[in-house]
Amino acid sequence: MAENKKMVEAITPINEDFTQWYTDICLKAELVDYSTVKGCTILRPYGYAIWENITHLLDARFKATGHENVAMPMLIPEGLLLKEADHVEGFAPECAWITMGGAEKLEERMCVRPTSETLFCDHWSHVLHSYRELPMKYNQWCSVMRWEKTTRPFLRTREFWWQEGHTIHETADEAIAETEQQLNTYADFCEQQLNIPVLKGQKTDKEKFAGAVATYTIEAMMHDGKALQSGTSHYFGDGFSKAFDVTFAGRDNTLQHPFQTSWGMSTRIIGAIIMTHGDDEGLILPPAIAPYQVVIVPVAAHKAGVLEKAEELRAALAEKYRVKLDDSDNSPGWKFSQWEMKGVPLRVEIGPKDIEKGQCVIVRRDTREKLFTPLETLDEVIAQQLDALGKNLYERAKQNREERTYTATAMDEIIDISESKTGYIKTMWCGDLACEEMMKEKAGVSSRCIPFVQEHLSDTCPCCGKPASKMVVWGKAY
RNA sequence: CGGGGUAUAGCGCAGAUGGUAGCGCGCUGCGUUCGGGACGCAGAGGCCUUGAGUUCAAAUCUCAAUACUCCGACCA
Repeated sequence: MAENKKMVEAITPINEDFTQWYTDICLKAELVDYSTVKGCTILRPYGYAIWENITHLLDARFKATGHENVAMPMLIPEGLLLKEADHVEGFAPECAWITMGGAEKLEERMCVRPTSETLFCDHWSHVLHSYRELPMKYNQWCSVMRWEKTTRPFLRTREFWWQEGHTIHETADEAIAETEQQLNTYADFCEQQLNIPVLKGQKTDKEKFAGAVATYTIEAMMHDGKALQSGTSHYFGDGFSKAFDVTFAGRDNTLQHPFQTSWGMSTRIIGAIIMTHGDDEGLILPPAIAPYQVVIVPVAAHKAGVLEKAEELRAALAEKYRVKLDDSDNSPGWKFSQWEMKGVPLRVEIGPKDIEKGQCVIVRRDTREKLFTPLETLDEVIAQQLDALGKNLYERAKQNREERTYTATAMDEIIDISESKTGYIKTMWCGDLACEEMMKEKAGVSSRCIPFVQEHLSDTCPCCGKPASKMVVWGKAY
């Protein structure tokens, strides 16, 4: 009977307690497990498979735009880190330090990389000679460590996996163009492949990366209206290259400093996928990165011919899609719930009745709509439905963002919105740090970005009343 | 790092007033089932987070530590 069915692995309803829902999904969809190492989580096979798909897609994009992969040491001697003042100030508080080598105390302690700008600069100072060698466009896939105080799967762990791109260029214009190009790469990847709409813009000075001249960001809005910075791209000018004495002989044979960029996307993006698309049944994965795009569930698998037919379908579909045939002993109902929890975009059910009729049932994860599909057209219907599902995820997320985006021109209006709703608040801003801090104090929101696409909402800053020409998007962030 | 909460089997929990452990799920085996989280029978599984106290006796009381978790601050 339904009422005494043990709802194994049931998750917290999304609208009851969003953070608990999120944690439930991370654990019950078997993406991560907590580690006995404080502050660290383990990426389990299913979670890692998502990250692998992300890395493959991004890596191909980076290579297509002329970037090369490298591997740097994971340790940074303190002396290197100290060379760029703003950078140290930003990162030193969250560095993990190595002070012993075996039984010997080190002459100079080393930190586990929190990011690798300093290592790249040090390397470039050795290998760069001439403008002919520029640009150098490097990327590395690695993990980094930041001594965070609290742990949330994907969103905040001491060690996390990412890629960090680092480039140097002959001119500032080229470096700025690189920064923009990479931000656009992230934005396009999010929108086209993760089906997450993003807002592109520039970070305020308060929010920008330690040591950067300018930081650009893509901001995504989660189901609950909070923002998540999903990718970032920095322009450094020649600050680091001066600090690290990176020089080259220019076209006019004078010694010059190159202009630098860096950009990164991390496993945090998996948190964005979960919190943007998931629902009460669990995860919903964008087809482009789902470990399995299709799961085949045989019904009455013990009956003659069913498993064979299911395997036949699997083999045929596997030529084009990532497919899983679940031939375990669990009941069909259990499998339905399990794979919904894990967010597989499409489920194909095949049983004796279907085989008789030469059809199967396709069930969409996002709408749970059932489509009785003749086997001859299965391939094209799957392609069509995967595509439609991705588009639907994007549209749903976009609609949520639109519904949760508010405009305000006065402080009391801002406070009223921030107390009653969660989402983006668009306002004008005079550019003063004091007003940005006041927004945090009075309304509890931080600036997410100064969007590239600007609107003129009013003439004055709602905080101080002085003339304001920039529009800023504010919000609560993960 | 500040404020709350939690710590007993793999997971979720029960274990008033102290007497050294139990339930559900899961797991293993066999059988019956199979179109939305199946069922029967038989099993395996616990230094009650750690360390000090109080006591004849501590999962239970006291103190401390550690970890996890939620809410802030900080970050990708």
